[in-house]
Amino acid sequence: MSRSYKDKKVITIGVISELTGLSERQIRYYEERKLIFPERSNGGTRKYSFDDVERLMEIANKMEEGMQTFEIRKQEKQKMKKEQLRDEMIRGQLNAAFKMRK
Amino acid sequence: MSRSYKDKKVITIGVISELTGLSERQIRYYEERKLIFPERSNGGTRKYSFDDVERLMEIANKMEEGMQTFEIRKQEKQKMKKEQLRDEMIRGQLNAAFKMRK
DNA sequence: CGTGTAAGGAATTCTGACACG
DNA sequence: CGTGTAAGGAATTCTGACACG
Repeated sequence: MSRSYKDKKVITIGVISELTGLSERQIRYYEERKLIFPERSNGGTRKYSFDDVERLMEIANKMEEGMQTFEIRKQEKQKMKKEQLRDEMIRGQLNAAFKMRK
Repeated sequence: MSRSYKDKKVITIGVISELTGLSERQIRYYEERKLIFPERSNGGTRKYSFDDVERLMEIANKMEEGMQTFEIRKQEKQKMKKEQLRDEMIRGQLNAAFKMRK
């Protein structure tokens, strides 16, 4: 419920550019490098979410620090893997606890 | 902080139309009747918030019930007045309580 | 590699008006 | 009153390419 807004892809690239301070060129390029994943309207115009705004801000910071796009992408992957592992562990422990009760 | 997204005017009329199911014509008309207040880009395109989406849904419901735009506007005004009064009362009581303590 | 830019075209939005009821 | 629609123009976005470094 509270995520419904942050995740909804409804914002146009011009507005995203204003919100993030990045050029449209940069934003499209980060998509090409698989750092960001906008949806498309029927006509083909890109649509972003507030979550994407936040992600772009992080990307911008890392770029300023001299990081390269592929490094950022790798870092993201690592983070996702860790989160997945953590979730699996939690699920596993819940499962074990559940079995013990019967 | 949690309002920062709902209030931000970033959505284009086409998307608003999709989200609400209303035609662009209807959305512009409700603005003309002072029921909704989008911002504008430099170029003049309207920009709406998620809050506006919710407001438009309510308007749509009332229209379906046969209510007229001026009635809806009047109702809104009443609601705002009530809320204002309530806030003033709370503030007044807080003030009174505060004075008593000194 | 990351970004700017000019180019041409397509999608999107805008306004004012006419129509219907 | 509330909404659809065709009309013409302007703002917005899109892609592929060249440039620089």
